[in-house]
Amino acid sequence: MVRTHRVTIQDVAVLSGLSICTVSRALRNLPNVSEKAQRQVAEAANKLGYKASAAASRLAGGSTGSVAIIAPTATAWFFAQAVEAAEEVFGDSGYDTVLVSLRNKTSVRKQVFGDLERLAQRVDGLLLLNVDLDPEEVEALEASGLPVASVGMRNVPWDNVGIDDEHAAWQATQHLLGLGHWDLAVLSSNEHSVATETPRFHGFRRALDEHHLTVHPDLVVAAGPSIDDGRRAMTELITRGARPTAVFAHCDEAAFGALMALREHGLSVPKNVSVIGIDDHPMSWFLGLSTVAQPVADQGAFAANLLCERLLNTDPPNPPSNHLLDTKLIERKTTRHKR
Amino acid sequence: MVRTHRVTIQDVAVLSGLSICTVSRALRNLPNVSEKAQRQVAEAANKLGYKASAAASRLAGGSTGSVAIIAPTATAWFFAQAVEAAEEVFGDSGYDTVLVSLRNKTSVRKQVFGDLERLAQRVDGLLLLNVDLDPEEVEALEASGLPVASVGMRNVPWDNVGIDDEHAAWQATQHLLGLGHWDLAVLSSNEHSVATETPRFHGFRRALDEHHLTVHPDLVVAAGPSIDDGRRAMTELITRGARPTAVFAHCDEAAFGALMALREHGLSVPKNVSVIGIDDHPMSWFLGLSTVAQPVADQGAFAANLLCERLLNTDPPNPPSNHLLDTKLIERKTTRHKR
DNA sequence: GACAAAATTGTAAGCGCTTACACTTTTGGC
DNA sequence: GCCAAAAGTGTAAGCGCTTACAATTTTGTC
Repeated sequence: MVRTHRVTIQDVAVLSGLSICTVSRALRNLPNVSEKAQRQVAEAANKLGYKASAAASRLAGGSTGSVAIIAPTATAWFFAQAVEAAEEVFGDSGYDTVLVSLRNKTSVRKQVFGDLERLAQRVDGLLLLNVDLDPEEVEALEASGLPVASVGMRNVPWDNVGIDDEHAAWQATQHLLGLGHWDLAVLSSNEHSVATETPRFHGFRRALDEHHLTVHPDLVVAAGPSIDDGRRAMTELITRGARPTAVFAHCDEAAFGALMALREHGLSVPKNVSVIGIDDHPMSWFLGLSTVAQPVADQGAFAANLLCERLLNTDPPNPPSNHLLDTKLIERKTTRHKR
Repeated sequence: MVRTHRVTIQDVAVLSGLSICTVSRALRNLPNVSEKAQRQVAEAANKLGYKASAAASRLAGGSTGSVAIIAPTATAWFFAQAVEAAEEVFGDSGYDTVLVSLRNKTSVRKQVFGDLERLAQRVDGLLLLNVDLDPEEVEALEASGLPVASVGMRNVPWDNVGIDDEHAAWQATQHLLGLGHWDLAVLSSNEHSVATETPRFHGFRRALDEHHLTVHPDLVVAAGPSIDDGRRAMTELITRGARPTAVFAHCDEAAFGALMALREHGLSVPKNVSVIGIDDHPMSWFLGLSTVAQPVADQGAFAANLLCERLLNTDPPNPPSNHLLDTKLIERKTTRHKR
C-alpha cells in the first residue's frame, strides 16, 4: 500500500462528509460537535490513518505535540532517571520530548532562558528538573505563557514535585551529629546550578544550629552532582588541611567521589571519616554508603503527569500544586560513631 | 522592548528592500543570491533578531530544526553520556534534540519504527545509539528518507561511530584466558536490544575458540546495561549452580551487578572469581574493576557531528563512513590468575 | 554594441491546519 | 405552533515559510 500523498484533514473531511472545520474541532474534542459528527470523523480518521501535521497545526495556532525537559545536566544519575521516567509519560500521552541540558554552563542557560520565545514556538510545555532559577528567569517563564511543571524546585508558580530537601539534608546531618560528629564537612554547591542544593545546605545548617554548632566555612566545598566533582571537592578539602570527622554530600555520586578521595589519601571510612549522601543510588548499597533515599523516577513521572494534565485540561486552571514525596534515612557502613 | 508581533520573513524583506523569496534563499545560503543581497539580508535579519518559524518552515517543505536521538534506554551510563555529548553538538548547530528511549520495550520499538513517517515529519535527522536493528527496520529507515547516523552499529548504510566491539570483548576474554581461566561465564544479551552485545558475544566466543574452548550454554546469561540486570543475571547463574572462575560482563554496570551478586553469595573477587567489564565507568577505578576502556562521549559527539554535516551539506552525498575508536584493556583488581 | 546565456530577483501558489464569523438547524418555553 | 436562544456546521482568511516559474538584470562573446 503505497500512499503518494499525505493524508490531510481534507481527506478526512471528504470521507466523513463534513467540513474541514468540523473535522478539526471533532479531532480536538472541542465543544459544539454533535455526537454523530464526532463518530463519523473518528471513523474516517481512523480508516485513513490520519495524523495531524504538527507543523501545520502549530503554524495555525495549535499545539506542537512536544514538550521540553530542561535539566542542569543530563548525565548525572538523578537526571537520567528522571528524564527517562518523564519521557515515558510524555510519550504515552503522545508528546515528543525535547531534551535541553544546561550542561552547567551559564552561556547555555542564558541562551535558553533569554529566548524562551523560541522554545514557546516549538513546544507546548516545559518540565524543569532541579533548575535553580533566579527571579528574572521565573518571570520570563511566566511571560512566555508556556505551561510549566518542575521537579525539585521551591516557591515556584507552577506544579512542582520533589522531596523535602531541607529535611532530607537535616536527616543526613542529624544522623552524623547523633553519632557524635561535630566537625562536619559539606559537599554542596555555591554555584546555584542545581536547585536542590540550597535547601539541602539549609537543612545541614539547621541541624547544626540545633546542636549549637556552626558551619565552618573551611569545611564547605562546592561539588556538582557527579563522582568526579565529589572526588575533586573532597581532595581539595583534604589538601587544604581540613580534617572533618564526617562528610555530608548533597548526593550519592558526590559521596562516591568523596569515598574515592578519602581512600586515595589514606583515610579510612568509617574509621577515620564518616560519609553520607542523598539518593540511594544503585551503587550505594554495594558500597555500604549511608544515605537518604528518595524516589527519583517517581518524581519525574509525577511531574510529567501534572504537566500533561495542564496541557490537556482546557477549562479550570487549578492553582499550582506542590507535592513532596517521602525520604528515608538508610544507615549503612560509611557512618559510624565517633571514637 | 515589547514586541507585539513576531518578526517574520516579511519584516526582514521590507527592511532589506528585497523580496521574501530572496530573503528566504539568502537565509538558507542557497545559490543565486548576490553577495550584496546576502549582506543586506543578514544585516536586516540580525537587526530584527529574526528567527525563522520552524513550523512554517517545515510546513512549506523546509527543515524542522530538530533531530531525534533513539536509544534502547536513556538511563544507562553509556547512553546518558552519549546523549548529552550529542545533544551538545546538536544544540551548537542550532538543532533541538528529541529524545526517544525505546525502554527495551518491543511495543515502543514497533511504534517508533513502524511509523517513521511521523518522525520524518518532525525531525530532520536521526541519531541511533546502539539500536540493534533488524533488516526491515533498516529498510524502513532508508525508505523514510531521513538522514541517519549511529553509534555502535554494524553494517549499516549510513555513518557510524563505535569501537571494535568484537575486539574489545576479545581483549577482555583474552585477558581472562591469559590468567588461566577456562570456566568463563558471560553476562550478555539474547534479546538483541542493544546492538553492541552481539559482536561482544562473538568476540568472547572467538577468544575461546582460539584456546580451543567452547562457550558453555549454562554459563551464558542475559543482562541489559544496568546494575540491577547484572546482579540478577549473576544471581541466576549462581543459583543455577554454575561456578565459573571468571565472568565477562558486556558492560561495567552489569559487572558491578555481578560483583554485588558474588558478594551476596559469599564468593570473593578475585579470589574465587575474576570479573571484567567494558566501559571504564567512573566507578570502575574505585571498585578496582578490570575493564576495557572506551571513549563514550566522543562517540556520541562524533556521530552527532557526522549527522550535522549530512544535514548541512547539500551537494555531495559522500558514501557512508564507519569510524572505530580505540579501546584499551585496563587491568585492575577484579581479575587475577587462577590458583 | 547586439544578443543569447547566465545570474539574480520577484510573483504567487500553496503546505495543512485553526479560528472568527456567518449561517443553518435544533431545542424549549409558552 | 411560534420564536428566540442554543447548538451545530460551513466559509474563508490567514499562520510564516518554500518554491516553481516568470521577470529582470548582468555577463560574455563575436
